[in-house]
Amino acid sequence: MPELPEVEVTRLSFTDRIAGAQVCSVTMGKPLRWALGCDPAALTGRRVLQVRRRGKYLLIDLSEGLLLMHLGMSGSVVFSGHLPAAGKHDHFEMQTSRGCLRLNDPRRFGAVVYAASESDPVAQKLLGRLGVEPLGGDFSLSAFQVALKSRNTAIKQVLLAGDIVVGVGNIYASEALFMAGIRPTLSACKISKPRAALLHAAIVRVLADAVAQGGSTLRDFSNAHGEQGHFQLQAMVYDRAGLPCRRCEAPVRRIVQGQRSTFYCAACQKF
DNA sequence: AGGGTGACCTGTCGGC
DNA sequence: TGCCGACAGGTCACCC
Repeated sequence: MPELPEVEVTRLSFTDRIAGAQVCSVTMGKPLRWALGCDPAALTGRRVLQVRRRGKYLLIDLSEGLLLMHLGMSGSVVFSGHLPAAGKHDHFEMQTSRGCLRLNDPRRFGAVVYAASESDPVAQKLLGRLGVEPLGGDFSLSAFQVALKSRNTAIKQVLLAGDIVVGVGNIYASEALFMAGIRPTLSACKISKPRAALLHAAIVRVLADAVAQGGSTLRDFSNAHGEQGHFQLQAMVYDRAGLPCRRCEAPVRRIVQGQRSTFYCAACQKF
């Protein structure tokens, strides 16, 4: 479920409430993608300072060290003063003085990893290769145009790779390419500078819109209050194979790139 | 180094 | 009803 907007919506929904809390206990369920990397009991007594985001990672700053949380494909977070007993897919739980933070992740592609600091090799292994933040001030158009020129791969897959710009996953890659009128199969290095400028703007707009809509809830995403997102209702092409394009009525096409579905309108996306 | 592929894991849905 | 394959929001280790 989680691309940048869902992760950001999650962060916004609990960072203010958990900030300042003291960790009472940490409990792990089944193994996630990576081990926590420390004794859960060692976290007891530390304070939660704030929750930041880098790409699709939540960074939970503690008074000493930090937790890097990734939601994988199916993860979601709840934070509440009163939660029912942990279920079979609850694999991380942190009791604090202000409530309980819980990660539910049926597929367990997600992870929670402890690092002593953001520059710690443990953290750098996960964060070190990430591209720029699309919603920060660092997402430079000219650098984006230059970076695309160095890649001889379909633009859809370049966006998903996340090493040029982070946070664009399978939904928003299709949506941004639609918005920019670019064929998802076009090699990144063949995109003209003006088209790349349209794509740059489309990425920012689609991600910001999605955050404003509370993210996309395809099956089960919800923020830390349990509220669902609504962006999926305004998706132009994602998950609309065979349905009429919302702009021109031509049927939306579905293709497979890198074993992932891509949706596009052949009439609206000709470049 | 960039690009392609399989792997990880569980649940759901459609077809027969 | 049951079984089976396809598919699902991500990313990494591994080949060439």
